[in-house]
Amino acid sequence: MTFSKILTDWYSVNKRQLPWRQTTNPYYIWLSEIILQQTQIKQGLPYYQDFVSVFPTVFDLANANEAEILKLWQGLGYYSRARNLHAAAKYVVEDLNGVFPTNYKDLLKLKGVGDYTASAIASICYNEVSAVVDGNVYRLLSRYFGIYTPINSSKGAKEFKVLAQELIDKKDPATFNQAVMEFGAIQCKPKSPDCTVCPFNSSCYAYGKDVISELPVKIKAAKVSKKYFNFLVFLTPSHTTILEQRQGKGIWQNLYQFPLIESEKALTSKQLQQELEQFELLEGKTFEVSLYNKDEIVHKLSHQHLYTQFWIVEVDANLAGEIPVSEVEDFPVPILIGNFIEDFNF
DNA sequence: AAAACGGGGCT
DNA sequence: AGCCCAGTTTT
Repeated sequence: MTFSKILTDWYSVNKRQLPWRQTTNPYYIWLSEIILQQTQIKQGLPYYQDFVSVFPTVFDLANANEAEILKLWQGLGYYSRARNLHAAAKYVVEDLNGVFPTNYKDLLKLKGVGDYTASAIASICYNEVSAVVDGNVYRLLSRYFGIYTPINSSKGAKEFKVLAQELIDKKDPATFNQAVMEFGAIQCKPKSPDCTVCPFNSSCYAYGKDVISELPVKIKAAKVSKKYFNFLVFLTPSHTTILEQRQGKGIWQNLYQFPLIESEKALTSKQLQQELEQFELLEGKTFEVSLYNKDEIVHKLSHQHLYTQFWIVEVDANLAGEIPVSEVEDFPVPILIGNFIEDFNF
């Protein structure tokens, strides 16, 4: 049996029932693929359902406000995906008359659609023979063929793409692509796969040499940095507070947060007090500060750890740009802020 | 080529 | 603590 045949036979028996497997409508496939980038199905599924429900067509998505889309995306992370989703929807509606590109090359022109996603959409929706290479594919192929090229190197990306393109079922690329990913997710798992029941075990390099845990090879990521975040939760007599939109380049772009003071290390009440003396917003006003969380909240991102303190700042007057506390929950915020809002319950 | 970009889950 | 996830974009 061919590699492809073994895989698709396994798939026909073991595949999960998922909503995006009931359609070949490119809007839904695209939506699911963007949501599932660097995201496990369990985490992405409820977001997919929400998006389909709130934005049933690409026109609905294109006509939405970015804040509305970010709010629905809240908690999923990698927020550039949501911003690019909106930009791509507008492009499809305004430049393509609402019709999605129908091939790999043109799909690549959509913001947020790279090699993997273009191949996924092109194969699933249009039966184009374009192999997907995601984390699952890297794992299966590196183990089965014994390939030690780092998967997160440009050499590795090319090598695995070529190999996958050789293996793909030219008659049914859609099924092959979904099968190889499902196989990686369920059978050829990262940790402790049960190779005794694997249909490839008689010819798998890694199983034969007992090097499953060594593959795939990955170049180590740089160490995570530490940052100290002090969020200022203002409260006025008229039950208002301040939220500001994050600008610029870094994390959480275009999301909202309480005014932030970043520091080299954890601030004491006295130090924060001093910082607030120079705060424009508070000029000539009386205020009182208290620390909300005694222990620092450590918010862990893939490349930095945020040591966070929330400071309650009670002010005796109104503030420029204030919003009613009842409206706080309407804004898209990082989950770190969202968890505080839920806990604090204004 | 390397770094940046989230948050959840598992070991 | 370290690794992984239906990756892409920016530097």
